[in-house]
Amino acid sequence: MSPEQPPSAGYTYKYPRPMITVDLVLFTFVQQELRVLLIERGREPFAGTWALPGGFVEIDEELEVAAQRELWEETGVAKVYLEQLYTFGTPHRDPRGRVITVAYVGIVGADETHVIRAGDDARKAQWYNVYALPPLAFDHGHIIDYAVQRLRYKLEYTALGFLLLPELFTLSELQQVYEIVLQEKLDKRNFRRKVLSQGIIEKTEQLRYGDHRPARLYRFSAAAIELEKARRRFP
Amino acid sequence: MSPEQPPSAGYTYKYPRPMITVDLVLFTFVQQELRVLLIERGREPFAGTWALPGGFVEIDEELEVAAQRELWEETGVAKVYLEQLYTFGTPHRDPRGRVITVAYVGIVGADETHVIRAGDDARKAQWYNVYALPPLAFDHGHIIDYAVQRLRYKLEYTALGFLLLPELFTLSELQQVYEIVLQEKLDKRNFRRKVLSQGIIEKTEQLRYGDHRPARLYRFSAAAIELEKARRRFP
DNA sequence: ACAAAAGTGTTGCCCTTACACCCATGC
DNA sequence: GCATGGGTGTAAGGGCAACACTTTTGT
Repeated sequence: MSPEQPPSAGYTYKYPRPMITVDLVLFTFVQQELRVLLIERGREPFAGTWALPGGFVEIDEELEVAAQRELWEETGVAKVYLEQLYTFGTPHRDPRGRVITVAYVGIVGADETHVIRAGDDARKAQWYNVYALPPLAFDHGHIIDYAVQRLRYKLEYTALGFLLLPELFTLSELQQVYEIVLQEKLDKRNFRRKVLSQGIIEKTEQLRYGDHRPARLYRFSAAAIELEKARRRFP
Repeated sequence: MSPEQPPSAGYTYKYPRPMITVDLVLFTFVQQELRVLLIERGREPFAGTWALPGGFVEIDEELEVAAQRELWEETGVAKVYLEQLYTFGTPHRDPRGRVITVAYVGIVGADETHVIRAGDDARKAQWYNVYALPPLAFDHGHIIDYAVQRLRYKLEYTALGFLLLPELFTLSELQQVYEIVLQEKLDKRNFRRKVLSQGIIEKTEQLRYGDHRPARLYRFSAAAIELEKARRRFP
């Protein structure tokens, strides 16, 4: 139906075809902020503007593989847990022509966020506070809004908030994650009872020493986490 | 970046591009069965095999508009409430080459299901019991499984099950919808209390006469339904 | 009159919420 | 010793699940 010529001649099709990209909204939580990973574009269109990592899907490449590849090439982040978010395809969302993008959301633990580097056609890569974003290329602001909604939804119904934190964390830190993502204040005692009752995080023997009384550190049990992810709330 | 030639010459691009389709999973509930709308394909590949309605997205066409158009062309069903389901893009899911499909789910009231007709490259159009499907083209079986999960999820958390029924329905019919979609038996009294407490369906003065004691008919309040849809559970 | 589906309330339990004080450390 | 965040229990109320019998019609 659609013969594909050797690259020298280009590829000719009977009907026009859109281009397909993937874009990624990666979240983490550092210094009391919910942050999202952005790159500064090195090329037109929107050269010099901040944007989500992402790029064109190759012709024989699984969508999620394309997402992981772009993430690696542009930011040096590897092997993240991703979930498909939504496909945005409004005509003229991209000045280059018809570009349909499949957006993914991912969550990175705060202890893996230092590995970022800029690469490929990304001039810089940087984590930004979700509530203080720079002007963004394309409809990426809209995509991020949508991803934040999804993240909120996820945290409301699961105990997966710790995915945003480093391996060891205190319950107060975890509560902060929930308060900042959900944008509401939570009761300390109820919060603790609830997350502990889920049985997905466990006490360690370690304490964190800081300005005041030391806080007990917790970690999550890898087994429980897989279970929890498995019964995803929005299949 | 990608000049588009006049149709006579075809369209030539520097890099190969996938094709983009939309596919639709339309549900309804008739004769105690959860049914999905299928067409029999009129062309290769899979000519003569049952498949979801759907087809290629035009170059300047909004995705959801493409979905509504294909639905209309192939089955005569118009203006249905649709929700984007998921984008399936595994290479070789379509023998014609790389085809990425954006799947939509929709729900049709049982009183609108008679309007279907076959059209375009669909030889027939027919409603099939979801739990007794014929062999399906492409990965459409998989897409339907996914859509059923989503429907289940939706009914678990909302009172929107009546969208599958005709305008007037009895509470027993509504309960059947839930029992058959969720595949579990429900308690009559608890079920009634719950759906009535949601305030989204209302009593009418009419009764349905049948083999036994007549049953009161209910309808949904259009206002409430919009509210309920608005706070979609999986944004 | 009988078969079959429609319709109707109450109770116990659990989960959620609201709420206030002592504890351990750094300075 | 005091300021600061860490840590803990209890009581009341609301929502959910379990449960059985009466009513109304057709035949």
